[in-house]
Amino acid sequence: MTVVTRFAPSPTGFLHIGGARTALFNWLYARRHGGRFLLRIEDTDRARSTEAAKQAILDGLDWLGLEWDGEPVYQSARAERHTAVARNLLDAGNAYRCYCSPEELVAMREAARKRGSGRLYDGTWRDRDPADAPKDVSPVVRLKAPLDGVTVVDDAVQGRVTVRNDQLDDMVLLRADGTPTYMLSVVVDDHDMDITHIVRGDDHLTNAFRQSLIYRAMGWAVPAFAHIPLIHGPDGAKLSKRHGALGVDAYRDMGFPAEAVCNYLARLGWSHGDDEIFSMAQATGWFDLEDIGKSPARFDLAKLTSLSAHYIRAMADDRLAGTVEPLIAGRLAGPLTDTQRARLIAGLPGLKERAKSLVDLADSALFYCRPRPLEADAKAAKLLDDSGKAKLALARNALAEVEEWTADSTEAAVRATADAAGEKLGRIAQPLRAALTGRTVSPGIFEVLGVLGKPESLGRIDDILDRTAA
RNA sequence: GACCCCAUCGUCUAGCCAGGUCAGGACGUCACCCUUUCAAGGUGAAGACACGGGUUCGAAUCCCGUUGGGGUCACCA
Repeated sequence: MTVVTRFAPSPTGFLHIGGARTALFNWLYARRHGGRFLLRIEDTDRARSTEAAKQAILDGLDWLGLEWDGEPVYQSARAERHTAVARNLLDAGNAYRCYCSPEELVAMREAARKRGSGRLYDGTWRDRDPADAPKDVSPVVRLKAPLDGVTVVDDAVQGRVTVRNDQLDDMVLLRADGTPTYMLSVVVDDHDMDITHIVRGDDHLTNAFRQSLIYRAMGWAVPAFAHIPLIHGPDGAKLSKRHGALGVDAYRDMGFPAEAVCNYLARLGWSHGDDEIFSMAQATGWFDLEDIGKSPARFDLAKLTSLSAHYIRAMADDRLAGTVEPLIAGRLAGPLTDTQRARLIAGLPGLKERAKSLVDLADSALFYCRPRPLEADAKAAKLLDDSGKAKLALARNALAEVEEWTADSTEAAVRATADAAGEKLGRIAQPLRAALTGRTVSPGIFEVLGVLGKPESLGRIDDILDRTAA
């Protein structure tokens, strides 16, 4: 049997981080078994579905590298098939028309709650003579669900879950206007798409009971279920807008590499022993529904950040340059010149070692690309007081003598000067850093010197020294 | 309220199913080392089996209960 999984978002918002993980698990499972991973857009709520949201979801999946097989299925396009199934059920006596008014339903629900019953609809029209039907009311179609016994879902994550059938009432299949409900559509689509494994958030666990009732009524094979725990916010409550960034696009905008987000998400709720850092190719080789935890996990930005830093450090310079260049151009309000780009690439080894995110990286790389004279930030300016400038002058003299300009040769020159002057290297290096970068924090100062080159380096130093002279 | 699910360091988790480990790792935190700043790296530290009963020679592991958390209860998806 070929494994077929699906991700079925409704396009009412952006690709939520929890949805992204659900998609990832489905993708991983399908890839692990050489199966197919399908995408279905559940756009039957026309009022809330938007084209922009659909596109955002597709973009999000694309960014994460979760390629789906074939064309996306649009649930709204399949309404006729859904109603046909409902008619089937009706003809077979497995469903019936219900003429209750919304008011009656509300009263029923309240009464049921009051007596602590789980069955919210009392089955009024279940066995009532259709001849009693009021002429002016268009009915809904309800499933004739079993009254007693139990329904069992053997969930790959949650284990065997049993619910008494008296807790399950006769759900609506077709609304009064004849449109199918979600509960019907999902089942029909999953069946028609030959889905073998339904991996989704455990907020759907109770739906699984109702849905398996529809499968049975139709005589269809029930697919395997795997209900994965939801992701919670740092406060332990369901992840929501209150917790800040929601869509994967927000994490992309924060400068987290896609592989860091995938790695983090994969590790959230799923484990392969003590493995923490792994590629999706590795995860594909390891993934199993059995290894998904049963308890909800909290979203931890600190850990994502640490993964992000790891992947940035590991990234090849040319690829990294390509992703940060637009960010830098944005900050510079113009495209990079060849010189700026060359400095950026040369400076990347020292820069990426320190970056937590791509945004971070762009900010810290800025000084390489800024034209002279540099503006020093407050802390750097403080280092460039009279005493600092004296040290800077010392360094300038030493550097001016350097012929073969490299990180090593400039270091040798500055160290020699420091020794001769009886100064600790740091006393000279910090003013130098302030002059060269405009900041107190940067990659190794000799690396900076090497990247900048002699004329630019001396120029930046002179910008500071001359300013005082004047 | 009813039904369902869950419960190991602050967080993510390994270990649980097939009882016997100093309960392991990672992130974070702290200290030290390295050091031209900041990172990275290295070393080390603090830090958990929710509680109560069983079963057993022995329980994080099996059973029951309590407490706590979460989810679902629509002619939404």
